[in-house]
Amino acid sequence: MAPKIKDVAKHAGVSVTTVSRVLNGEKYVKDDLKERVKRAIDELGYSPSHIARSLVLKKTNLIGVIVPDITSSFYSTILSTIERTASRNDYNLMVCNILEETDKELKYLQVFKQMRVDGIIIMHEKLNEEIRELIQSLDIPFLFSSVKPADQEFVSVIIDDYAASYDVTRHLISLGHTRIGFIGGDMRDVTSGQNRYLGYRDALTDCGLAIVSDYIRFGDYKTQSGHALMKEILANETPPTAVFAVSDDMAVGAMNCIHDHGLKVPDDVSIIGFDGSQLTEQVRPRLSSMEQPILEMGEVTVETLLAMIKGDPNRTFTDVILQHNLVDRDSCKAYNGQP
Amino acid sequence: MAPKIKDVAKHAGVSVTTVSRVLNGEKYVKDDLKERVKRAIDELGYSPSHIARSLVLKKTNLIGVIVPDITSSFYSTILSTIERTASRNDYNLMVCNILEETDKELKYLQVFKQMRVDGIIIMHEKLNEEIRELIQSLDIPFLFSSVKPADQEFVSVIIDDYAASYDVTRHLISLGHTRIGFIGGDMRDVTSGQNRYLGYRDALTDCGLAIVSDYIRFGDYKTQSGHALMKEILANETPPTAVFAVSDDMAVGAMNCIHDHGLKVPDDVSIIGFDGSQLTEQVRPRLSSMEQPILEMGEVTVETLLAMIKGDPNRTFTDVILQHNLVDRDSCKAYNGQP
DNA sequence: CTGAAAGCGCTTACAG
DNA sequence: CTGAAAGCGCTTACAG
Repeated sequence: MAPKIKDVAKHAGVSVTTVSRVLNGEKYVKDDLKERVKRAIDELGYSPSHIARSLVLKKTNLIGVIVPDITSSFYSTILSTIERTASRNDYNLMVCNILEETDKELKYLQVFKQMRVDGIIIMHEKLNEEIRELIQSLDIPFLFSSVKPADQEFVSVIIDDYAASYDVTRHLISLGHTRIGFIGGDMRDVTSGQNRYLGYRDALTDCGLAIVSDYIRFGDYKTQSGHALMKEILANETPPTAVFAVSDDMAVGAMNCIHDHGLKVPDDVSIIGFDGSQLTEQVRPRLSSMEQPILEMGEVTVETLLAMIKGDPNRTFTDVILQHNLVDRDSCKAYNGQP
Repeated sequence: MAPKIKDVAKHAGVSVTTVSRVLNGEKYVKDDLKERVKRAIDELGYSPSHIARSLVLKKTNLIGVIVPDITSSFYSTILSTIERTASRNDYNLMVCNILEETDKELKYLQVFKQMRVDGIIIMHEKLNEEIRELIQSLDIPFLFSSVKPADQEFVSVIIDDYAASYDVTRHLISLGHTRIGFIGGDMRDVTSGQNRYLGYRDALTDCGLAIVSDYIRFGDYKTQSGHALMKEILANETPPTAVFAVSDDMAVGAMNCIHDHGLKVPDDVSIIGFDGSQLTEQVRPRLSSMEQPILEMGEVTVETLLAMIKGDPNRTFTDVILQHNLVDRDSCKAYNGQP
């Protein structure tokens, strides 16, 4: 049996109160007592029960995280920085990998509630009514990271997806492309579905280019879907000379599809992705991408949540909008009138 | 304030004992009482405190996981299946992403101890004395997944890395290659460092091929290191015609390096990886790889750990060796005497 | 079948 | 500066 505070007290010849005091770094303990207690702790290999502590302190130092898919390069990276930042602040993560399973998300939300996590980070925006209500009834601080659901009341840490998407499209146009394809996300997603599509559409319109629905497809952000949708786009009589995919994974799928058709990126088709995940450097040609500041996003997410947890009453929490950044690598090329 | 069991009891006009009984699905509660309690729970939105429960039950349903790097394609995938299997068994994960930081690992191990996690999964094998002692003193069931440290006492869920590596090398030889390069792991790692190297070496020797140290480098399993080491290997007067990298990430780095040198995979150099991560299908040419049964490995890991936690006394736990499987894709080619 | 009471391992007023 | 005691929110013998 692991030793408990009582054992330490007995061993040191003091009260449990005193042991608790030195454990929590309180002053008002005479040095010699403090020493005796410390020695007892060492000798017994005592480690205080976080469970018992949580119960009385009503604070678990736990953060629940809901992420769509930890095998995605974007989410694994942001999760990594979230974990690092949390750990540095002595918080631990409990992560729920939903994989499109609403049931699982509901179950985890219940678990988060039972576990009495101190805060919740959500990284998707497909909230049905049930989840929306549950999360609001929880009485636990929560925020969204990298997405912003329709509700204005929820706080998010995000980039301006509309502007980022607009910028990508303008970039392609400035390279001379006029036939620009689009592999979008789920249009039920406001942030990564609708906003990114609207940015694309408005940039085309603002430049006097037509919206060609045959050049436009919507996927699920994953590599496979990028591949499949690119195939459809390539089936056009006159396919686009550039394609913008709203996730790096889909962009890579699109690149692969082009390769599998015996065509070349960027010579035959330029490709640009979105996210700035490590995949961009792992493929050839290296993928140009609209980068989200992933590191910063993870840090700010945790810091904001911790501030919400501390509950500064004179602070009201609003969205944090981070800067996006287009990084041009080797998958985009100026259109020279060919082919 | 969230309602507590006492509130439910009052609301339903019964004792907390009775509430607890219906909560835990005990028989011996009259139907009408059961109904009243259930209604009270609903009306109050009551959710039992897992913290309080854990304290009395001495069971947290928490599993601590130590993983080298969650952004690696292999680890994120196995973590995903571990999470899934754990969740299905009503266990939750607390993951520590060490990123080579021994301090962080030590800190997390302390956290696991304080949290009173029910079990621990470790996915690396760089155990220094301190960590080795700590983990054994913890009195918490633990096992290793995908690696096996030197100590025979520790139980592991793994493949036979030596045999897998031997098979890869024989495969390359059977394709006609005689100059076979090797990008290994960390030789302090028994499983993924030493064993994989030995398999490579013995296969060459058994086939009467010499060990050429200029064809051999050791990296850190990551893409960048594969790229850098491949560069060194390519610097040979007569470079190898095939290279075996002991992780898919390094293999992709090697492929990229070859591409960046204006050479072609597999025409100029064949490349084969190790792990069978999703990266193999995300790159072009698609990467041939010695696949670990990642899904099964994750499941078996959790199942074995849960069995250890339940502590069946007539069961003694030993290593579980899973089957490896060479999957040939497009990055390997028979050597035809050229160039 | 039901409930009063002790106990899980801590922290923290409160009193000294 | 130090300690006895109550309390955090549950479960479970024990008695009825």
